Amino acid sequence: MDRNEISMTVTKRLPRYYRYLEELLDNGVERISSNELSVKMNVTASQIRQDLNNFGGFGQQGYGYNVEYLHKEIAKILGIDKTHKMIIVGAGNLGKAIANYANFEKRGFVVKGMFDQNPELVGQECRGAKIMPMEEMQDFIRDNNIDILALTIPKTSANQVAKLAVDAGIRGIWNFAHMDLTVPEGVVVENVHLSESLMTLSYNLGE
Amino acid sequence: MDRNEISMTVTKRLPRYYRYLEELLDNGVERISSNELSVKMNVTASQIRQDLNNFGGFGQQGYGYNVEYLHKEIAKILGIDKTHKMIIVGAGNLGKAIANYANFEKRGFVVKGMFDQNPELVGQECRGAKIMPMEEMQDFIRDNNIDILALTIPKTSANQVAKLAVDAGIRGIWNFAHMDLTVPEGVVVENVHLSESLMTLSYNLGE
DNA sequence: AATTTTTTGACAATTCTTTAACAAACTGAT
DNA sequence: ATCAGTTTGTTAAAGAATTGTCAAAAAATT
Repeated sequence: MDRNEISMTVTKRLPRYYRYLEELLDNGVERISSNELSVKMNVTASQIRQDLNNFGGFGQQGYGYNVEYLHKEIAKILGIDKTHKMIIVGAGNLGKAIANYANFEKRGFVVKGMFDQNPELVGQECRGAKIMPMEEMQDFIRDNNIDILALTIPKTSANQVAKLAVDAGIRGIWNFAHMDLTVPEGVVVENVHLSESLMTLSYNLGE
Repeated sequence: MDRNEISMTVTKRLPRYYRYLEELLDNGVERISSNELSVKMNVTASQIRQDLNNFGGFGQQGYGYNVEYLHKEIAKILGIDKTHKMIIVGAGNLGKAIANYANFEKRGFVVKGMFDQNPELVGQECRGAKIMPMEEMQDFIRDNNIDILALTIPKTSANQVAKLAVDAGIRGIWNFAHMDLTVPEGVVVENVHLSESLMTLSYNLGE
């Protein structure tokens, strides 16, 4: 099946499958049926089988799914079998939190550098990533073949920075700014809108 | 319409409406039609009208929607017209980032305290919120009528802390730990799984 | 005051998603 | 080797969500 025809509802679930498979792998579980997994994950077995079959037949009748194999295959589908080079723009607490989270590296996301307009932060280091002035961003992207921009700055300058980054070759933006970015066709934006998430929590707290 | 019958697909969109209305309000826009808004937000006008009508008829034929009124009504629906008291457990960079983000307060989310097991952090302050030792969490929740727990600690102890907090009276958990929490019926969990979000970005970067 | 234009709220039609069901294929025990 | 028991991949049915349409209502214009 063509990747473009696979719906977002399905693809959004893949990382969660990956997480559960990793846990099984860590616990030394060799095989698992869609039914067992469905109980653990609190979804229907049918959905699991349907989802996975969008990408190919990874299981075997009477046996189930081989955990290690499926884990590896989902990694390939997600593109985390390869290394992604990332920069973080905005070296505040949020930017630092991302830089310091070691597990991203395990998944192939390597922070190559950080940028901030605050001169006091420039020169500092965060888990091996130097904090540089904004003016150097574009050259750094070009010289180091950076794929992904993590954008952890206030919304006022987010679009402007995004534009510069895209012009320099960035293909994916992980956007923490509280706004929707405007980017050219072909550039991928993944939003993390924390305030919206918190409002959803508030809504669900109900009357 | 009964709030429980409104689907999550709809409720998840409310905060985004709220954000756009706020922007309009800031720009002094008095009224807006579903059609104009649909262009700005890149959704169909039909969806906007349908979504809003789940909660009541806020518009008027021939006029559209009054921005200020609708903004206020959505705030009520989201429950952000009232104050929510929050604590943050985990005073690392992520916890600090949340504590320092001033706009949450504007939406009625007030950070009353922070907790961490690291004795070096205890005693520090973050935008008026003291960092306290974990042992004091339960009493603090009870004494201060805390609604919401923001959980920014590693997954190893997340469930354990969540249980203690729920026992002390917490009703909503904003979960940043990279795992699914197990909580009793009636407790609301809103997940922010950053690593899954990053994997989604990676997937969408494609081949 | 009458007429045209705008725009909602509701409903119907369509599209998308999820769940159920089952034949075919494999495992594992005998 | 055979046979009972599992479990997948696939197809069909059911259920949700989204979009299109239009009468009715209000605003704006003449």
